[in-house]
Amino acid sequence: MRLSHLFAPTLREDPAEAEAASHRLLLRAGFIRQVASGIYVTLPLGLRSIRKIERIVREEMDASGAQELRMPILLPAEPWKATGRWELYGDTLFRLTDRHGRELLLGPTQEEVVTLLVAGDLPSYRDLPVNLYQIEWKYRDEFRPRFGLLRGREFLMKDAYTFDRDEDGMARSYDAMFQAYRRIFDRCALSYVIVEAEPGQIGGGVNHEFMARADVGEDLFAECVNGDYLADLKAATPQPPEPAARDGSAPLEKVHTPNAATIDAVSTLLGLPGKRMLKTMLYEAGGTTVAVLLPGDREVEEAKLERLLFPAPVRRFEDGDFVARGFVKGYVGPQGLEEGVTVLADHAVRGASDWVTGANEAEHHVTGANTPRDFRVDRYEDLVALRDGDRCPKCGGELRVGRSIVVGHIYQLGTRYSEPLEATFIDEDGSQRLYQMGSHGIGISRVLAAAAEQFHDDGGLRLPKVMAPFAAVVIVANRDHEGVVAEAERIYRELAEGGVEVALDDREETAGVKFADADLIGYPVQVVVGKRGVAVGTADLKLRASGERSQAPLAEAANAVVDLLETAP
RNA sequence: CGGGACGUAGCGCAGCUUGGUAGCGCGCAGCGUUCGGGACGCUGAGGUCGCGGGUUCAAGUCCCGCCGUCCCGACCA
Repeated sequence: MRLSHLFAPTLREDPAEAEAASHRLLLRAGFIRQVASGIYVTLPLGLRSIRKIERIVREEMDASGAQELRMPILLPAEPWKATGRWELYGDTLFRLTDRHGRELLLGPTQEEVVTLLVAGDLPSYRDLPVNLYQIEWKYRDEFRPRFGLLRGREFLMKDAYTFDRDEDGMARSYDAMFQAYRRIFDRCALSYVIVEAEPGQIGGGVNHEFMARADVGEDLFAECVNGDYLADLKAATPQPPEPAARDGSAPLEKVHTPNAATIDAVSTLLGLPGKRMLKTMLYEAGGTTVAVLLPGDREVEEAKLERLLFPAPVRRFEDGDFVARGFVKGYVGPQGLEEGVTVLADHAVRGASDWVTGANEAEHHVTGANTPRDFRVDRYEDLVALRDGDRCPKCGGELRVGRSIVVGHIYQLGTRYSEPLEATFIDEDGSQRLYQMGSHGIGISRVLAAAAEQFHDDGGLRLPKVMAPFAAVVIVANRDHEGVVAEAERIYRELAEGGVEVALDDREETAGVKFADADLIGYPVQVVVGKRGVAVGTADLKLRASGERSQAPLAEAANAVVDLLETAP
């Protein structure tokens, strides 16, 4: 490809709206352009990278026995109503109405379509298992599109759907996808972790997230410094702290605590650390009141609480609830809670004693609160939000909180979709059975953004060669020098004929501009042909990732590029 | 949807406080000089100042409404 003919508009300055490195650099390097919030044009360079990622994904999907098909983006509403997702997806769904008043949507994923497809055309156990996938654009009206390709309203996703006779089969299909995903992300050279994620309200099955490490990532995970524990932050269970050495014999005493409705204020007033306070959080869950007890310096992980109380909807008390139920906000304690209130305490509360907590009376707290003498605990559960420095449940080592971007998610669905859609096959014994399904996604466009987050420096992008738009660039440093042009053209031709994806920078720009653009776009290998080198019969090579430079005889330059590419990340 | 900020040439910005008829850098076009890390000179093109309304002799500037974009918060690839 001759850059003089390529639509690759690079920007000298950072676009004002781009905050994240990937967003900024993909714009500057001429990979994408914004059309509207969360909607982008993929320019030729960006598309080349996307295609390369697609190729890796296709190879590994095909190798794992999956078959590619293509499903529509524009979908009828009815199946979505049948599975409940028409309502569940809420405002995230792009809905539209056709001229006859029929309701349609733009597909955010394709479970409904593929389930009905398989039910109609693969009615026998003999047809199973089957794994169908596609790579297609997805539409979600995100409440907040962010960071360029990291969270768009339109994004490219590989989505695969597995159909099995039984749960064992589903688990085998799941495992095949698990292994394929590892190979895919390994080949993409991403630094990533695999975590078992919250089952969530929909489906409730086994699922794993493949998370690329990134500082701008929105998904948090906990990782043991000794490397033996890894979990989604919302699902992570820390080892409870050692109980404080107190005998729980302190008497219950009421103390006056004016203007101390927060843990911090009480802590300051009484000169005691926050962890000596017993925090009582009140929730409304399906008509009953739930009190959650935990040390004052900790927060409730509401996702854990929701899972515990599922399917009851969980809502934290609002001001009106306190008044209606006779509680004094800021001075709530667990003493004397009525029978109807469920009292849950985090494991961290077990064993500790002599708590300071609310007196259930304005401007007053109590000291020396102990269970079961002064308050009851119905159940001890894991309810704290994990934080940096907590102890690993496996080895007691320190846990670190990391940030990441979810680039892949695999899911055992069971009959979540086959049941409401009445998708059945005839089993060997003649009985009708529901398909056991799995759903497996990879955010292709997000992989590019995640890679850009991981692979860049002050000069620009340095994507791994498997997804850089070109493997190498031949830079014509002196475009009006016949010998230079001839040598550059020859090296370019040799490389192209040798199967190397190579670009020739033959633009009417100064050498400095070409060097800067080459770094910005991040060709893994740069070859500079200039009059200085041509005079002594050499070309200069540079490895983008390390900045390492070398020379090669002009006649050997193409081979040298191929060799250097071998070593490029 | 709440909270914060922004919207002036393709990009980055100044001008707004104190209304007087729009400017800088980059980029773009032409000519010349340059030519190995974002060259220099001269000339030039390019703007309904986000949109609508209002105040005023006069609005980019003041007031009201709307739209758009970005950042921070409950979702997901």
